[in-house]
Formats: sequence, C-alpha cells, structure tokens
Amino acid sequence: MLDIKMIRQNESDVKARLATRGVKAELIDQLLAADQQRRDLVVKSETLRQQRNEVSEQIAQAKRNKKTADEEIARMKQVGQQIKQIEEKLKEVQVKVQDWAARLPNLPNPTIPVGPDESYNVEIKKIGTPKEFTFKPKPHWEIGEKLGILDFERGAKVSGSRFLYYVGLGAKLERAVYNFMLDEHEKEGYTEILPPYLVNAASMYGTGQFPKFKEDVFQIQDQDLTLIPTAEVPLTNYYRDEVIPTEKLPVYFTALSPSFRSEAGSAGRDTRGLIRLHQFNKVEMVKYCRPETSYDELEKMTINAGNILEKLGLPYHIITLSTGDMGFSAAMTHDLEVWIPAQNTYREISSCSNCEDFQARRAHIQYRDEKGKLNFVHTLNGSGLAVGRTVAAILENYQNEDGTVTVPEVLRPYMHGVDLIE
RNA sequence: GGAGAGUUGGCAGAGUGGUAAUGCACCGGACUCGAAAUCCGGCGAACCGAUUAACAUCGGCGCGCAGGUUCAAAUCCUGUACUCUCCUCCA
Repeated sequence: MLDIKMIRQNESDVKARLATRGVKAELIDQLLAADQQRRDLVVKSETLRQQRNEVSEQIAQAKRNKKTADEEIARMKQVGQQIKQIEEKLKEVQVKVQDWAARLPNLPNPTIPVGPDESYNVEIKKIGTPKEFTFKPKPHWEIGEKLGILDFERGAKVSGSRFLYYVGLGAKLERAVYNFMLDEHEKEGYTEILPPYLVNAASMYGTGQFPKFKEDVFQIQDQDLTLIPTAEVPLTNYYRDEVIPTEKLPVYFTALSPSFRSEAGSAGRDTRGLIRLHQFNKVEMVKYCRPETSYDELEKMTINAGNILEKLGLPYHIITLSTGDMGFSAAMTHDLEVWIPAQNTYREISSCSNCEDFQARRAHIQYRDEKGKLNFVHTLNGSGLAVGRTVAAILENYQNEDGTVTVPEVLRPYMHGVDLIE
C-alpha cells in the first residue's frame, strides 16, 4: 500500500512511476479526488461531533444540578442525525479510497529497467555453463516417468491435471533437496519456521495478494481461509500488527511449505512436468529489516538463493525484472533462472524481491527508531528455491544417456548415499 | 461440537450510562560530589483531520472487532474473533 499523503504530495512523480507499471494517471486522479472528498467529510463530521461533545457535557451538568435540558437534547438529536448521514457517506467514500489505494502496485525502484513486459528484463550475471550433451537430453517428465519416480497419471486421476505423485527415490530426492536448502539457509542465519498452510484474508491482504488476485488462489468455501500460494504469506504476516523490537532486526525466516496456485489464465502453458503445478513445494526466505539496509539484504538474499544452485551444480543466471514484469508488491525483483536442457532455455526457479514498506504498511509491521518513533520495516521475500523445479533441473541436467540420473554430490548424504537413480 | 470465564495504555489493574482511577515503567526537574531512595511535574498506544515550512497546537477517534439503542456507551443490546478452563471428540 502506498501512503496516500505521499501520493498527494508527489502526485506527478507517482503518476510517472506507476505509469511504467501500467497504471493509468486517471486512476490516481480518481483516488485523490475521492480522498479530497473524504477529508471534507471528515471535517464536517468532526465539527459536529465536537459540538455534540460540548453540549453533552452541558446536559450532564444540568442533570447533575437537577435541571432540565430538553431543548439541548432535542437539538443534539438533530445533530446526531446529521452526523449519521455524513458518516454514512464518509464510510462509502472511505471504502472507495481504501479499495482503490489497495489496488495500486508498489512504486518501482528508479534504477530498474523500464518496459512493459519480460523482454525488458536485464541479465545481470551468468553462473555456470550449460553442459554439452552427447545425446538429445530428455524432458524431466519422461525421465521421471521412465524411472518410476514421478507419476503424473495417477496425480491426474486422484486430483486432476497439474498434480502428481513422487514415488520412491523421487520422493526421497524431493525431500533431499528441501532438507539441503533448509540446512544451507540455517547456516546463513535464517530461522527455520513451519507455518500454517491456510491463512485468513487479512493475511492475504497484508502481503498484497488480496484484494486484486483472488482468482489466483484456492479458497475454502464458507470460511475465511485460503491455501497459501507461497510461504511468504504466513512468514511475512508473522509480525502483522506488531512492533518488532528493534534489536531483533534484521529478522531472517526460512520455511518449507507447499504452495497452492489455481494457475487461472495459464491454460496450455507448461502442461507437462514439474514446472507449473497446482501444488508444489518451495523453500522460502523472508526478511524484515530497517529501510536503510533493505537493498543490501536483497543482494544477500539473491546470493543465498544462487548458492544453492551453485552447490547443486546447476547453471543459472540472474536477471532484474523490468517495471512491467514485476509482482504487485515489489519495488525491485531479481529472478534466478535455471538451465533446463530439454527446453534449451533458462526457467525461473527463484524470485527475490524487496517490497520496501509496501507490505509493512498494509500489514502494520513497525519498529522504533532511535528517537522512539514508529516506522515501517522493509520486507523482503525470495524463493530459495522452488523445490519441484529444482528437481526438474536436476533430472534434466544430471541425466545420463541410459536414462539414469546421477545424484548431485551435495545431495548424497541426504539420499542415504544413493548416487544414481536407476 | 457443548458450558463457563475473559479481552481496558509498555505492564498490572479499577471502572455497569454523564465522557477512561490508580500503581509500576517511562520523560523532565528538585535534592545529591554522583547514584539510589524521596519529592514535584509531565506523559497513556496507534490512527485520522485542521492550521503549519517545521516544531507545535487544537479537534476527532480510541476500552478485542462490527453493528444497534441513547442527547450521551468501556458500561445496555445483537453478532463475531481470539484466549483460558471444563466436557465431548480426535492425531
């Protein structure tokens, strides 16, 4: 959520920067007009309330002195009606202002590339070289099905498309991967969390999924519960409506959780394999920090995610998302994309974002500065990493011509010494 | 799922219709070489608005949340969330 006062005071700058994210200037105009209307109504109602408070005091006095105050009471009855009318209108306007403001995305950091879509993203670093195969590399779903470790057919039977079973060494590989990730993050100072997987609407609002992106998630019917689309939601809402003791900052959290996404609007894309599922495991990183350190923290987080890929021996590159490709709450996002041989391209496996105070303002997450003044923290989140996609990358990058898959060195301890899936 | 109790400032804790006691903590001052103790004064979150360059001042709001009754609600009514205890159920 952007600060309305800030928008008011920096109208043209806000318009220009949000325009790079596809927000029309008229929307801002509408918002500010409604806000002006709101403030006018506030003045009106508060003036009347003040009057009522004063007269009520007189009435109380009169009663104490056993005098009548019928005339005042009658007058205040009138005033009460007026207040009621004005405040009904005020409430309407307030809801409108709130709703519009809640649908504005974060201001992009001025240094990121400006452009309408992903073609404007900029590669900032490339690590590892894609392996030259002496044979035609197979897609991971073929490898997995042949080895009997991924079962998409039964996933479809039991649940539907975009669901699967991991079987035997497949399940073990998945578990090895996320245990490895959690251990690595713990070494970097992240506290391991096991969060709830169902959250209420206030939490979804806090991180920015609601109100705008309700169609992307699974909600429980007739209950205020939503299956988390990412552990970012429970991790970032952990401190919702709280003041974090300053000495605790920065806070580093990591968690493994399933992520549930409806994938509405992605029909026909990545219909096979582990790339796009309704349920997938992800190890998430979340940070809360002081505003002045958030960009350093973003760099560190991106490195933390990258280190996992490096240790797994998977080639990847880091890109900075353009204004048009960035998520709603982010001010700056670095994506890590891993090499997928069968597609001969890099695919997103992590997304690390600095949301600055955008989520903190929505979720009321604060700290006290040196002067004791309350201030919003900055929040960051990043995948470290998407587990299913990591498994896909391992299967493809470590496949052998005979259909077996070599287990990356660092995972062998987690696989009870298994070094080859056959 | 059933029954009961609770939710008030950073903490503790009064207040059952007249506009939030008190204590601790905190801030300032006095005393002191300094500190403690003591005394005096101040301060009760956050939020919104008006005026302001800002500090500040004034006002609104504010007793878990949302409604209602009333000239006036922490207090009465309705709904609801959460916490605790007991029962039931269950892993």
